[in-house]
Amino acid sequence: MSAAKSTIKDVAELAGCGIATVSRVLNSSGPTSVETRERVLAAARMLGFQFNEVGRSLKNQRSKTIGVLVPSLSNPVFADAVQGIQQTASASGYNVILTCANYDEKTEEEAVTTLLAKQVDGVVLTVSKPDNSRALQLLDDQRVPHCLIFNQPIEAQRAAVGVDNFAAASLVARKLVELGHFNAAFVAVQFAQSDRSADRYVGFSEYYETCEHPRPHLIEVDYAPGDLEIALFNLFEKSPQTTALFASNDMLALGCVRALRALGKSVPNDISVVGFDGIAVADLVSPTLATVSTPCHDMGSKATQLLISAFQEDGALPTGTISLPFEFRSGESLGPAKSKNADGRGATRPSALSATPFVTKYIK
Amino acid sequence: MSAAKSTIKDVAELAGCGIATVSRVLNSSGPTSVETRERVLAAARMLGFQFNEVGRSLKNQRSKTIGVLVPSLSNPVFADAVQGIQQTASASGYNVILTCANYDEKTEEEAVTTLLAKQVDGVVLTVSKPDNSRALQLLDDQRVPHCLIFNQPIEAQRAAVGVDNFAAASLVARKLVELGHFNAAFVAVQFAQSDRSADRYVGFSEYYETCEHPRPHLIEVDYAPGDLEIALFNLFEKSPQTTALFASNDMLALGCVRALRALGKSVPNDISVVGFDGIAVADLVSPTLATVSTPCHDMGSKATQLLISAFQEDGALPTGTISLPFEFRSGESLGPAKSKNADGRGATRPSALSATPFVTKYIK
DNA sequence: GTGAATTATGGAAACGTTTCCAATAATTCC
DNA sequence: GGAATTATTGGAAACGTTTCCATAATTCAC
Repeated sequence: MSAAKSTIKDVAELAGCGIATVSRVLNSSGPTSVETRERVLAAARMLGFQFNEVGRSLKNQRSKTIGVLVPSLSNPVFADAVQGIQQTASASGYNVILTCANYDEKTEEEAVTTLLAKQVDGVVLTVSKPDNSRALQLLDDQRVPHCLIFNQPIEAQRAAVGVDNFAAASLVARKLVELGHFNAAFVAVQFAQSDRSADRYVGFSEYYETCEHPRPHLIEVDYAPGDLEIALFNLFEKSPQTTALFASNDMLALGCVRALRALGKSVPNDISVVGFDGIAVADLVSPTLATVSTPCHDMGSKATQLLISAFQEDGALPTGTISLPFEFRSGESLGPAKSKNADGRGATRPSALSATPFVTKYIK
Repeated sequence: MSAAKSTIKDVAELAGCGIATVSRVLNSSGPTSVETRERVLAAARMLGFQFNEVGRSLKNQRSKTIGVLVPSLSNPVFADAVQGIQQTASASGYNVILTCANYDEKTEEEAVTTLLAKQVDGVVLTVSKPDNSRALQLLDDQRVPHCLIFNQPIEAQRAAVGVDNFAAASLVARKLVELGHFNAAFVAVQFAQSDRSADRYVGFSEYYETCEHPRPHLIEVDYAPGDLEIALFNLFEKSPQTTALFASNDMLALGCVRALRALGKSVPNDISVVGFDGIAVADLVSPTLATVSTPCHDMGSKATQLLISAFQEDGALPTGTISLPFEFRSGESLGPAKSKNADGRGATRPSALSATPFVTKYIK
């Protein structure tokens, strides 16, 4: 039936009417006699007519497209969120243009620029530095509705949906302390690149301080293979009383479990490990990984809903962060602290600790 | 500096020239005096002018946009491929519209329809049934260049890039047999949904048959939790001599390792497990997972390159499948078969085997 | 049967571009 | 100095749509 692309003009010609009429029929926007209506419909069907959305966008001044900017898709957390965005958008007749910035601010800015050039109706994004982002500035300037995900901007002017990283990390700390882990460490990759890691570290360490336990070490590692093992080895040299690790994400947590094994430590008998994010594999590996499961999919979904309802006239984006619920998921990587750790408690803080890079600047 | 969107017309006005001149300057398409050139450039900078790509697309009849259709982003394999597509596209000034079909043919068709409506210049996609796909038919009808990834269509007319699943599975079989695993099983999820699983099963079992070992069982499981354990339990009831499992993807392989533990079997001492895909976590878990690592990222990348070079005039898509190299990656989940299995070898095939759903229809 | 109200219809402008083409200005040549 | 050539330039059409507006056709009330 259909061959190449046909336009509204072709349909009009075949139906023997004007293009205005075709538009009215196909959009049900305006009066049409039932008779012409049928002729138009028949003609459209015969030609396999589909609207050219580019022409439509130009005229309507809205593209029915949502721009998405995430750091990467390798991290399942973002992949899930994007999936949520895509589904929700698609359910409302919107398409998604996907861009990735690889944690690079310059790239973020460029990506937003091209999204704007494509006339996206709104943007869902995660940026490196939500409180000082050229990309966000661009969106503001052009008055394009946008909603952050994962990020928790401090200036609460901006729409955002995420989880309360502070509270979640605090909960992890509580769970650990309840099990007798008074000496813990926080392990992060690219700590400087991620405002989320920072929030988690603060929530984690503040809980420990409140309980008057030693503040957890902050261990920052590269993705370089072997780096993690060395870092952990050093940790145990300096703080042999450490009984628990809290990793800033699940992949890293898995890496920790593996590195600990390599160092001759048993998980969870010698050391417990807790991750963050709640990716699917956490339940598939052995030991299963204790983690905080976060609703990544829903985050994307929710942000998209907000955006779309803001598109309806008189709709406005809520200002401020919406926090979605998280859930602590225990797992085999988490056990009670060994009794000897009771000794560790209250031990004078070793002087070597000062060599460990505490990030006081992030403390609220 | 910039406020709201400005158009080429605004620039022309400010620069005191016609819009045609502005277009020529900004696109370097046509002669301009150095003097007006500067005036235009200054005006554009002052207004923060950015092209409206919708207007451009309409006039140029190409959108600088590539459509992408994958089953899902939850599978890291597809996430990686999409990332490859996105990067490569972006490097050539193309954007990516992402759609997901959740393995549903109807959704695939709809997705392609909307991609076509958006006037994408080309499509990179993975479909459920590449040899009988309404979605692909649509692309053919409209003469939109497209390239399959992961799929290996039988009718070799279509551009596609993937790995040779048959050969890869055959290699796995060889490795297993070399280690003395003469009785193996193939475990798949959604076997019917994935042409890739089928190819792998065939490659796997043909190798065994060639060596005159018993044909591996085919075990098809749901995602339902517990299902895997039951299926494996049944397998060992029927075929206690089984010493190796080949899972159709890594996530499933991890699930197998876990289920085997639950059944009291040790990996790899009692049973070896090999996965497929080579996802990142395979190296992070313990035991590390033996797997076939496939270049998902490159697949996306390559497909996109093909597409983009086909866009240049006189460029045409290569017809047929391009196979990218894969690599067998050994891991701790794979060990030599226990000696008792030597007995298993050559044992008469138990009659109970007939109850196992061999998929003879897929045999080439 | 006439005027008024109602209904259906198509022409044309507009959205932001690119590009053909004609027109103007600048240069060269003899 | 005038004609021929060349270098710049802007008007206008076109891409595929939507929608305003005016027209034409129908219906209605009297």
